[in-house]
Amino acid sequence: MVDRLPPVRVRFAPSPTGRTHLGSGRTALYNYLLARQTGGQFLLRIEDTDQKRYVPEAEQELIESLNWLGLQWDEGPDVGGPYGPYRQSERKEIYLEYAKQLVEKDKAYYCFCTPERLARLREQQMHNKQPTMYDGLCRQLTLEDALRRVRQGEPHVIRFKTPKEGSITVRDYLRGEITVENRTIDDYILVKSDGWALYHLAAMVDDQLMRITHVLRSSEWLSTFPLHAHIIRAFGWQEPLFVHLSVFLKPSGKGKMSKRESAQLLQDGYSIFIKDLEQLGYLPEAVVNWIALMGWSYDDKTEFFTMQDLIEKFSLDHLNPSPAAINFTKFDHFNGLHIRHLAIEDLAKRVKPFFVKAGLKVEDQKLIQIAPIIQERLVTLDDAVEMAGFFFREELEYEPSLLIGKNMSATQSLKALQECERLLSSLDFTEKETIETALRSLAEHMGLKAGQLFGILRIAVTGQSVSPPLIESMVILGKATVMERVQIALKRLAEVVQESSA
RNA sequence: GCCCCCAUCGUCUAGUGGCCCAGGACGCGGCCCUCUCAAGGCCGAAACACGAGUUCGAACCUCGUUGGGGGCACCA
Repeated sequence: MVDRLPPVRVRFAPSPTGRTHLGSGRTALYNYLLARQTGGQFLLRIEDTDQKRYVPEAEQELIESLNWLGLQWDEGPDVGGPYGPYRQSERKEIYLEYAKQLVEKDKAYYCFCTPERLARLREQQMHNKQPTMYDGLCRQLTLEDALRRVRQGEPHVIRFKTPKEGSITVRDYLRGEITVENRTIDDYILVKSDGWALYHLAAMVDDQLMRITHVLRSSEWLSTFPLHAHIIRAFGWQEPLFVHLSVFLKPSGKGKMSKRESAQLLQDGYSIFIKDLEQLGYLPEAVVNWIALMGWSYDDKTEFFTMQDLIEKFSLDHLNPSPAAINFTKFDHFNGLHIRHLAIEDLAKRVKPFFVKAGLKVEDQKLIQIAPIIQERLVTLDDAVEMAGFFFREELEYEPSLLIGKNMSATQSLKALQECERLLSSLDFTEKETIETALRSLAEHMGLKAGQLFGILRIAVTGQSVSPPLIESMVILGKATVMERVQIALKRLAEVVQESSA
């Protein structure tokens, strides 16, 4: 058992600009776990201050993804809460207010430099191999002058007045103290000329106003962390605990996943987008288990975790700061593991949509019977169709020559199948043992290995060379269907024999 | 180029100075089980990036090197 923290207030604060991927899912998950473990609150905050990049579908997908994973938030744009609104686009005035406070405190200043001048400046600095930073031209302006120009309607932004001397030490929970020279920190823009705040200001203000105690966010924020600390301290606020989570790398471990690579991945039946995973036959339980373990571990052996396990066992202390390569093979393993842990009725229910999607008419009653014999054979839920589609197909399509048994001639095989037909027609199909015993002794009488006989029958009954256990399958299928299929197979095999002798 | 972070099997990781000639998992190879395929069981190959130091003792501490990653927008 881990040492419990007092109730935390944590948040997941995505910006709806693209698809929700595994990395976001993990950040949300860790926040969620911490909240549930400590009896605190998990908030969802939509960071949509950049209307140029806003993608309406993105927010919908985000919500669906989180819901699918089972991460419910206690406060958020849809459910409300005492510290709303939870959508930054509805908080524009709040940020502006706080930005002005910083100006009054001489911690920020108005800047009238045009984007063109800034671009030129940057270019020059790059050319001279200097760090690319604002040169502080407007920093010298008196507040009086600046205010006058603002009143005259001159386009302007508000920049943070980063100290030019000394250094700042910040503390990341995983990495300890990080000290940075102030002169390497830019005078970042806090408020754009259109009046919208940038992340650096908005997020700090919101975290403060929403009483956030722990910030678990992506480590891509690590480089601006010192700036964030400066902003918080400029206001004189208490800092939340910052935890910067490692990034996810592509399977090769060489950098982040690109758009192109994501598309390629889908060809192989994988995706880094949470919303795709359901259709690909993955369980949310498996996704949660898998991503939880990328950057966090419990001990030196336990790997199977349910959400409840994670809530109990998650701990900030076992987080790993180094980047992790995404390993889809391991994902498959976890999916199989969680499929095998499903109750039969549950498995049947989850597998059903995949049959339906394949255009098969399924009966729930039969699905319940099938579930146990396919359960340990599935990697993804959609494998069920390939494995057990024959239960629901009217007609089986297969290459007739497959009906020839291993190391047998077509004629021999035909003879064997004829014997099977005769035997089977005399049997009662309620007990699996009856059929199995009979078939095995038939094989023995004919001087065949059980595998040879079963192989022929397997094709006849399922149309597949790989199937769930044959006898069980036949019992579920029922005598009538089995006999019908054997007779069809008999006819097909007879043709093969004829052709080969002709 | 500048700033920051990271560094244990191919991959995810355990390890917080002696329990480690380094443990688990995936994957890989072999064997067992077996009506096919799986699942399961057993066995095996496989790592402390490198170099200095500190220490009686270093995967663990310090410094450097190298490698990798992230950031350098009126994006988040």
